Amino acid sequence: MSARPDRTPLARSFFDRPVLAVAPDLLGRTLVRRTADGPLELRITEVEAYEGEADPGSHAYRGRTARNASMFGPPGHAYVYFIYGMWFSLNLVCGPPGHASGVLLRAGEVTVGADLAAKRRVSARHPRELAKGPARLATALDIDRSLDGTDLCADPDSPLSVLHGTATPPGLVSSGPRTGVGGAGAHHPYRFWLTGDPTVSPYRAHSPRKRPT
DNA sequence: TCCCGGATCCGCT
DNA sequence: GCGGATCCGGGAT
Repeated sequence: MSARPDRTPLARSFFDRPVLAVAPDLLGRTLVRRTADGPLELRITEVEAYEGEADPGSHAYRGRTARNASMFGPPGHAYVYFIYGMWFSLNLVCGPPGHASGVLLRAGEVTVGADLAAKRRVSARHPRELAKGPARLATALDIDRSLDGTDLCADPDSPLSVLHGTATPPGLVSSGPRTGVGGAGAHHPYRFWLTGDPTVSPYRAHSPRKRPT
């Protein structure tokens, strides 16, 4: 931690690539969130790729709607959605433009503003749990639908941006099936994480909920 | 430590 | 009306 990280936002060309190239390349990069209470920074440790309209596991599978419109927009922007009646999750839209592909940020290490994150994540027993899971990550960084469509490449002082960080050597990256995704393509190794990192969320297989009687 | 069910509501069929 | 890219607490092991 002696070297000061690069304060330059990632170039849009970083995101304007196939999602399966972008997703593992995001590991170790820095997500910056600026709130009224102060800045937070997150080192990305776990992601999942969603391959646009051709991917049965993707929100874009059934075409463009009001909710997923951001995924069909330009690369390098945020797609924030509301799920399970109480949580938000953050995606980074990737190229090629119009393919509606994106990377779900599933987990990370809070490196700046851990005190602010802890106030929002009261149930976290340990700093490693602050952003251990997509909804926890969004809660820790105070991310909601108001940030949907935010340009992540514009300015490090914007509400949300992604900065350069140290690129992770491929040998330190693991991959496997996506968490909670069923149906066709459920087995695809579209989930990527930093091998052995304690902030990576536990894998859970897809299991449909039972309906009340 | 694991497993299970409840919470909660929006978008789409 | 139904199911969802989840989380958490409680009870069992």
